[in-house]
Amino acid sequence: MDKSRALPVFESLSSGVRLDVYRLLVKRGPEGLVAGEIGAALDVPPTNLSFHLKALTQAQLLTVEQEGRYQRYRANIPLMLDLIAYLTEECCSGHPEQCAGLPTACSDRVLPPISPSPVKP
Amino acid sequence: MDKSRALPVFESLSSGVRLDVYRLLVKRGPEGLVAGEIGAALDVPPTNLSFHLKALTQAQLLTVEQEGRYQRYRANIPLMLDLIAYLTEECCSGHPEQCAGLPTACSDRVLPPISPSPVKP
DNA sequence: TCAACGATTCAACGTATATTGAAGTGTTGA
DNA sequence: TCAACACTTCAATATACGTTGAATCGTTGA
Repeated sequence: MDKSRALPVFESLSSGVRLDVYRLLVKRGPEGLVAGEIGAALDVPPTNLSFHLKALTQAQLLTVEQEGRYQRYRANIPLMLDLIAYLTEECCSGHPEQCAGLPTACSDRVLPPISPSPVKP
Repeated sequence: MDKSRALPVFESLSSGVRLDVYRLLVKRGPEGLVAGEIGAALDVPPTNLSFHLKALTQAQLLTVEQEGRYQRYRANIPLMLDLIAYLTEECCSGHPEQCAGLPTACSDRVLPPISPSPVKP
């Protein structure tokens, strides 16, 4: 995870529609949803939804798979976990004991090692 | 954590400058930095930096404390952890065993309970 | 008291983003 | 074969965001 990978993720989730889409797909899990189902669930017109789905997919927050005339989307959950690790990896310059002064931070919330996310070529 | 609280966080971190500022302050830990130090470290002019600091603070990603004529900024790390919990809390509709199909997701990455972040009145 | 300083606010500009309807691409099933 | 369907791409518009210099506010120290 680096800045050029993290920025598009935040840009993607800074839209209300896209945040709704991502959270909906997180709930669905491996099953995912096809575009039409997403649009129906969130009441977003097809043109606009396609715009946002493209943004999410380019940020690698979603994966797409063609199923006949449908497009099935799934959430890339590991990317999200990579992201939070990226943001806290150098917390307190590697001295998390300093976080005692903070409410509850990196010191008692150490994330386990991250496995790499799938990357589309 | 709800949508109206999460959206400003993502909006804030969708700017390269603001992402740099936040990560810099995460590294500094409880010590934080005053505005001038941040500007010098990241080579951002005062006017522009103030604009971004305001956005980050309004999203509650930073806290500010006045020190004489200086303004000391600190990262609100717990908010970030609340956020990732918000995004994954309903992962696979509460059936994380379904995540077996995904690379590595909520099933083996359950976050511990979150303590509430400090909220400015 | 008041000039120097740190930081923010204001006004203005250029650019990027969100949304929509019309048109296009690929797939299905009769 | 071809019309219906699911979805995307394109073009156009309205809006929001990022950056900058000038002006302003509050604090300090002589």
